[in-house]
Amino acid sequence: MTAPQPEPRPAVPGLDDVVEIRRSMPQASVERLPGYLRVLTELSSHGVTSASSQQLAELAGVGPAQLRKDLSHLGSHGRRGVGYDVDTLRERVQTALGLVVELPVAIVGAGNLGHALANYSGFGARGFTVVALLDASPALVGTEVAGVVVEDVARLAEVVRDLEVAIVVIATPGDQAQRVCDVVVGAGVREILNFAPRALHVPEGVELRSVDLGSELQILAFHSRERSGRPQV
Amino acid sequence: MTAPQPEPRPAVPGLDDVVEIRRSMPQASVERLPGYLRVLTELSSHGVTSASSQQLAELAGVGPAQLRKDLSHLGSHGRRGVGYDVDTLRERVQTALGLVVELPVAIVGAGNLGHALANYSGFGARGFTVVALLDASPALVGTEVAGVVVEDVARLAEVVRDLEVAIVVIATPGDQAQRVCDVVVGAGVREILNFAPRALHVPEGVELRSVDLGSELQILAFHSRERSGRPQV
DNA sequence: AACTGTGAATGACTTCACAGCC
DNA sequence: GGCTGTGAAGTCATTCACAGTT
Repeated sequence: MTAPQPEPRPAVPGLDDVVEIRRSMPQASVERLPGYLRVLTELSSHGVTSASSQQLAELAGVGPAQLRKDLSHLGSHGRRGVGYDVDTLRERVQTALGLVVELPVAIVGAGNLGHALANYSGFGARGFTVVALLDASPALVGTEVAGVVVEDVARLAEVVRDLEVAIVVIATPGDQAQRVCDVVVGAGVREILNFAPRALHVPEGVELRSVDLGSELQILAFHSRERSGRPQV
Repeated sequence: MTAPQPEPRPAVPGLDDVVEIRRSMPQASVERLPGYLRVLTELSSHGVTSASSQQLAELAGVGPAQLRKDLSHLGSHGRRGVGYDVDTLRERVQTALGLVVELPVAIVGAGNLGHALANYSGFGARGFTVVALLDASPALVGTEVAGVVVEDVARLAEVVRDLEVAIVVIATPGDQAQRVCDVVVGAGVREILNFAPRALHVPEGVELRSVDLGSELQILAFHSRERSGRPQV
């Protein structure tokens, strides 16, 4: 569940390739930051002010060396011999993740999943606001879900621009996903989260993440079989 | 969203380490198989009988070389100069994923998400049957959702054993997830899909995959900021 | 001529192990 | 003594490029 595109991150064609200013973080590290943030927020809310990489790693479910290296990409924020200041680090990670302001999210597809996502309280608690919910079904358009009136998907581009949507969640049936995706990209959105069971194609520069519930179960099924079944053919 | 455990797959301590019998597939390849299966099923239903790695890869959103290498782990099934037989390959991938029989799935947590998952039609279509739905709330226990009566979560171990559940989906609030997980593992289940926003700990030999909606959005937010925001600090 | 299957090359990520600091 | 930050080593994954097959 990741960007499935075979885009081999193009080398920077900059003039001055001597000085590498882009101190970019490895994708794998980025994907662990939300986990660290969760742990730090939890500790903070319990009044814990300091923690070692050992402790944080245990809670986040990773190795201590990995956590330290991940955090080192954000700069030095721990104190040798002591550990990390929980609140300072939390704020640092939060900033790195761009969660200083609430980001407006639109959900396309108000079926089972879209409905559940709109009601999911975790969004608000984690820095996002669902500002729009859209669907193609006339029966749903106009109804209110989670405090938001469902709009016609035909108004998608308009809504995205008017509300300055930063991230679009696609929760439509598979056969409509690519069409919706194209409209969304056309409207200028560059962060898309796809729940439809299809591989979507996006132009370079657009970040796409896909989560497919069926696939997750199938991956588990593979391991289940690997154990009890015969060792392939 | 992957197994977050820092378990460094222990080297086989076998007596005869000369002959490596375990021709196991790389985890990364396993994670792409469901995508290939989806593409093959779709082509098959459209009456397409043959396809090249080029075509399949395009549809699956990966590179052709990667697809060929992934498939090579299942043995040779393509024909040089020609391509792959869609139906043969589909069956082969399906078998590798252990989808020869319908696998019984239990969902713990009948809130927004659990509800949506139970109603998600994709499960049945992909080789799984939701045989049980459990919740802690007395208001929900006894009600019927998606043709299944909601059971009390206290009966979890019992239900898992009686119905021979192969995979458990955890869709509870975060603070109950680890407790539920422990019970599930205790009941003998070795494949768990977690949607609760927590890092769960499982003993070796249990396969755990975690999907956290909030984290997915935060990862997108990181890239959003990377673009428009200042280049860190 | 077209296309697969795969060793070899490259690249990415993780873990180790230890110097440096508190 | 305890713990971070990080180069170096090790592991795993992707891509290349071509020999082999139809």
